[in-house]
Amino acid sequence: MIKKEKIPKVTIHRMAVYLQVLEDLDREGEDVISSSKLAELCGVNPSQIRKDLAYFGEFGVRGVGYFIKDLIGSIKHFLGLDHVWNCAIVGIGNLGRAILRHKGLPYKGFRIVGAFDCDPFKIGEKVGELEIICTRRLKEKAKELKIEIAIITTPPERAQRAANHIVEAGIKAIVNFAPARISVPEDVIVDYVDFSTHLIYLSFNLARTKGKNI
Amino acid sequence: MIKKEKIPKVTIHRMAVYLQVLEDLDREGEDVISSSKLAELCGVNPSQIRKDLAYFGEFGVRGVGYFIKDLIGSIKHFLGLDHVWNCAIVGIGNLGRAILRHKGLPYKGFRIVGAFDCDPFKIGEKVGELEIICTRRLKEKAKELKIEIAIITTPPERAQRAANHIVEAGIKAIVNFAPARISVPEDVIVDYVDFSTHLIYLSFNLARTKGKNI
DNA sequence: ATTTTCTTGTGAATTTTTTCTCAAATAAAC
DNA sequence: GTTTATTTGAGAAAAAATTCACAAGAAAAT
Repeated sequence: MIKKEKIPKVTIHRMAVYLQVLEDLDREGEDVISSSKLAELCGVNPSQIRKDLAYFGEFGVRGVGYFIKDLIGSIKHFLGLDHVWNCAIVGIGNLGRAILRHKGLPYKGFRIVGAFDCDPFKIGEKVGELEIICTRRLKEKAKELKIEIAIITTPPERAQRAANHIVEAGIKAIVNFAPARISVPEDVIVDYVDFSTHLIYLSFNLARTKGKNI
Repeated sequence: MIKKEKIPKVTIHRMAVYLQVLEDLDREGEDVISSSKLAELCGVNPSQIRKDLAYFGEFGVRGVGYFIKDLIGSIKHFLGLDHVWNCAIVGIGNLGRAILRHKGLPYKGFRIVGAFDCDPFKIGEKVGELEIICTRRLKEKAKELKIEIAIITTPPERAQRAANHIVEAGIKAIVNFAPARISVPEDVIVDYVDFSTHLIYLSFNLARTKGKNI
């Protein structure tokens, strides 16, 4: 169904936004939407939406628009969200705990099945349903719990060590929240999330409009 | 110093990454670095780094490279990070608390000076140094505390209301962690952070390599 | 039935971003 | 002092992403 063509990363990120907005519309009882209305709600150009969708197939009806429920189903399918992904969190600090307690993720198809930390004082402690396990046991537990995605929430200086354990455990996908670059083999996908980066973007824009650094 | 030319958002995000890596190098005692070595550490192309820096001026020495301490100073300056930004968190749930307790932000120039929530049971509660204040008092408190950046960490259905309070308080920059689009006047900058989006990116790639949806 | 009004999907045009290439500048080696 | 090694900065070229423009299909109106 999906073309062999390389799909840009920004397209995937926008798909996630479209999905979010479509699910809201569905909850509000809407049935059909045009690319221009959806574009307005998402803050993008209508042909952007049509081009993005075209990477995956044809989902609309000319003169009508897109049937919301169908489109949600299609998008979920080609994003791999009609499957529950087992995730592990490595590094149980403030952020790790917040993600563990976050109720939205399981609904979206991401189930956190393991909580790992290397601090001996934390091992054995319960966080919600899960007991914190030593990071050294990640390899063994990854098989048992069928972990497919790892989330790094360690301090920056421990991110690389966490990544090494994850790679050794055969996990092929990482979201890294630690403010540090990590190096992993080519077949492991890493996506970085760093909120100071987003604050910096605002800082730059504020400084600029205030004329502080021109 | 900065050219009038529009600077791409991706450039700013990459600058934040360069800064992170440069600060690591500085801590390790390095003095000078070439664009190619820095590029390798950041996982980008060397001319990308030179082009990115060229938006802001000339910082290197031909045949030598970049003096790390100087470059850090320059980048911090033009990103507006030689200034402490006062931030407010709106929505004190798990994520809000994790950000409040996060030690890295003050060091990076972002000081959280206000914690707001609309839940009457939370108001008055202490989180670290701060007392949770009713979101309705944001306008009054924004002036008093000189709040310049607001961080939304409410549930999605309350994000727009939070944004309205923020806009009314005259704050011009928002980081929105809630998985919902918000609409604000043109002169207010919004940056979205949604980690389910990042998990979805991994989901797509994993599903693809596993051949689940082709 | 025919016309009008929508709205998609897609090739073409445009814009933006990235990468290549190389002259100019610097330092080290001889 | 001259040659050789580097490495930046920037113009040119290439690649990628976005937007435009319109034919084709569908429904509503006449």
